[in-house]
Amino acid sequence: MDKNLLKNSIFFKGLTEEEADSALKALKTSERNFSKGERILKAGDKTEYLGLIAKGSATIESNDLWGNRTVLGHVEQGGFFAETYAFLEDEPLLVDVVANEDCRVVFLKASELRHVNDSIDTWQVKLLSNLLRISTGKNLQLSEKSFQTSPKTIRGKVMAYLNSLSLRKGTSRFLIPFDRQQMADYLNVERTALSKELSKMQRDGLIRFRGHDFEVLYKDID
Amino acid sequence: MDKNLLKNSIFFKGLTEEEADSALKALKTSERNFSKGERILKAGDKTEYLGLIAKGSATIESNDLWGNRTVLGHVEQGGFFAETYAFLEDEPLLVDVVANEDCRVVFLKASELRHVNDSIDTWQVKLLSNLLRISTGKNLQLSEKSFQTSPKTIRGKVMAYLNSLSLRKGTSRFLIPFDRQQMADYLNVERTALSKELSKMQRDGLIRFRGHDFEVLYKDID
DNA sequence: TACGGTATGTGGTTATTACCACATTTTTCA
DNA sequence: TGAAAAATGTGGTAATAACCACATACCGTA
Repeated sequence: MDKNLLKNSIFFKGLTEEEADSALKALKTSERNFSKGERILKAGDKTEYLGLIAKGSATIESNDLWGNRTVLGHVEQGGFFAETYAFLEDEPLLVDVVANEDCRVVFLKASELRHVNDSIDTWQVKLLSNLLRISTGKNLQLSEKSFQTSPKTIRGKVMAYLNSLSLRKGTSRFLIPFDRQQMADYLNVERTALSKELSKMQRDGLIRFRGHDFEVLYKDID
Repeated sequence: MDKNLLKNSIFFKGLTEEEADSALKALKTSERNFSKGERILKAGDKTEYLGLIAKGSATIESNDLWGNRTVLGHVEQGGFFAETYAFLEDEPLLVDVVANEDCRVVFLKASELRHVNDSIDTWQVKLLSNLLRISTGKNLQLSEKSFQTSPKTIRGKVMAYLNSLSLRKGTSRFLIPFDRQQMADYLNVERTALSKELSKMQRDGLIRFRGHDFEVLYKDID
């Protein structure tokens, strides 16, 4: 296993070599590969493990009994998932985690951090702090998603989504991590309706796109 | 100020008396009253303070330039808010926090917990752990909101919302924390359309309601 | 209890979206 | 490279929600 990847991750940030080694030992890390489309974690399960996407990417989604899918988010290489469930006791997953492409995933037994006792090590404190940073970061992402899905028209949602991405990437042209179906399921709209609206927005000169490649065309202000 | 309220809160859970006293001193707590409708925190601001609703309740919302409001959530007595922004550095608030009724709010300088150094106290570790519990809890709430707003019809959203509340409260009859406008802004629908759909659902025998008092009428399965 | 203000509900119309069937384009891989 | 499969786009129609105007109910308080 690639220990350096782990040691350079945001979860291990600030740990000394010695601390990192102690942590690695205690967290009983394991590794597994998943192929595209495979389910990494499934809703209803409980987990004590924090996941790290060592290679590839994954989507966080929920699939109800009637086949409706909701995409909650997307985890890229170097990103973590299931931190909420790994830390909280007895919380069954509300979501599936699905490999968006072939993936290598590292699992870390973060349940070790659930309880603090009197003789806590410095590496535990640092991991706790880093985990809090990961969790609050996810919070911002979920809030953002809320704002992107709150407009009442498809056009409004698309603009909120693309503006937000453009802002984060610092450029008006960028690749989105979703295909059309995933994008629709993320924005809570129907795929073909989304396709139609995207075409219309392109005709109206608001955006340009081809596949995952999008460009926001900012209008001059009068 | 009511120190006991604080000491009994989930943020101080597990601290000894001595630890709690040290913590209280370091966190520079302050207190302020807000009257109904008043804005406790405003989007764009930065804050180092974690908020505790000592009395009353508040809504977390966002108001855009065109007067569209999105309600992200609701904080009851004993609940915390702004933990994300207090812990993360330089993150401007994406939301407003608004008093839903007359409120007493305690502010805690949680930015003290941002950085871990070598000589960290046990109370700091415990607060960190508790803050992580608060943050992951918020995460679950935000995920839940996503599921409640993802259905494509108003009826679907209302059912998802009420079922979720019913499950959490463990009873089919309960009070919702929102008025109609807030409920509409939470579910991302238009108020009068929501009113119409609620009436229709009542006629269809799915629910009963009056004001904030709702009852879900579970149908027999054939 | 009467008043004004606020909250909630209803009717009607238009705009938007979901849904279905299918065309077209792109990707995969034998 | 060519065939099959997957992804994306388009047209048409019915369902649904937004929007506006206004009626009714509810609430605090003078």
